[in-house]
Amino acid sequence: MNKVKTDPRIQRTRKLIMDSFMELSSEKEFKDITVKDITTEAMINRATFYYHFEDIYDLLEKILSEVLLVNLDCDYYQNNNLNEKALVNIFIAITNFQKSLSNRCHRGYEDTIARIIREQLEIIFYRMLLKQNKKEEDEALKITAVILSWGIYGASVEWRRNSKKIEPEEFIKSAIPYIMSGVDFGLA
Amino acid sequence: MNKVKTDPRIQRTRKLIMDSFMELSSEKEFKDITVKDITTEAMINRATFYYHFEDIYDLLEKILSEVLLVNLDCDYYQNNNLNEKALVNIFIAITNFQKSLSNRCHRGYEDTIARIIREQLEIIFYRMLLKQNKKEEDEALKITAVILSWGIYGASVEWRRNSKKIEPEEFIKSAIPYIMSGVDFGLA
DNA sequence: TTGAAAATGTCGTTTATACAACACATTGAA
DNA sequence: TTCAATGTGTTGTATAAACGACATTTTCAA
Repeated sequence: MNKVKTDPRIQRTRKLIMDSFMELSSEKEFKDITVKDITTEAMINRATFYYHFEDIYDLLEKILSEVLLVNLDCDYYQNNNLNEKALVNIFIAITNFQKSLSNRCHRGYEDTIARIIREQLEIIFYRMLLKQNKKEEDEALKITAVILSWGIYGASVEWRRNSKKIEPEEFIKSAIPYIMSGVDFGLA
Repeated sequence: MNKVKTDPRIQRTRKLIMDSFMELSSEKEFKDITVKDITTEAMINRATFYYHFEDIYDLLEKILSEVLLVNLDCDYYQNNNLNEKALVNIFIAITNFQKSLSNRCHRGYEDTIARIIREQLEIIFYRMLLKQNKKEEDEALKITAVILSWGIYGASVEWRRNSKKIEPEEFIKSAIPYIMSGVDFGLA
């Protein structure tokens, strides 16, 4: 998609930092991880960290976004319509993502993670809506994306709360008819 | 020993290059490995390779030296005398090293490898001899180191030629009395 | 044998990283 | 409280690495 030629040094260093953070995450909680810890693990200078990330929260955000995007298979959604199949896939991706997160220790940062997931969802929904609608309705599309992102994320929270008794696919499918008609309505 | 603070970038890059070379070595022969192959595998610029090594032979030499030195447990020999035990250990290290090499494909470069091993041996023997003798005999010590290095290396070749029927330890021990008296003689 | 493609080795310029030093905030124990 | 230790975020300077270009050399198929 993007013809970006990022400096290999940047790719390498970002990967080093992210991998080190993931490694540390599996050892201790987020609140106990310092920038020094990360840079020591990554064998880079501390100042270099700040060259790439604003602070440790910025790093967390970017890592989560990236991991989530991998789960969401970005390309797929950028080229497809927002239909039942897409919604189901997205929901499954989110629940998978949350399963993989629950292994790592991010206690106390659920809110941050929630916000990041929701923001990513919003972006994806908005893109898909833009593709199949006129640009004049821009504001309406944005709002629709917001509502959908909150809604779908909320559903994943509810699914977790129910101790994951039902499979994600089944869980979301039961609600989709209502969502879809809402979407149709919103887009006139 | 050395209080060297090498720039971490240098350590990283050297390791990247060496690891990439090792990786490629297990895939194809030395003669088919180009500098471009290595730098591509290491994800560094080709010019950077020449910043660290003169050419691909220089890399080979340094890698072999390093691997050999690890096998030889440098520190140990730098702090001990050249006695039967040391000679046996060194011989075992060499045969171990050669076993590990035979897995990788360095066909056609046995001569180079042989020279590198012998040169390393010479350095080690010379250091050990220096430690237990007067400096006035410098030239004599150098020559002794040369003879010992060729001799021990030759023994390892002979050991390989004999299809490795005997254990290295046993093999070298049978000859040590003659070597040691030779050493004693040489050092008056 | 020849000529095109690939590999080698070098150079100058730009950019990313190392490092030390700094002011400031937070923490925790005396 | 106070003070010492630890973490944060920034800055200036030195240096390693990226990159593109170049002249040679090597390779190898036509």
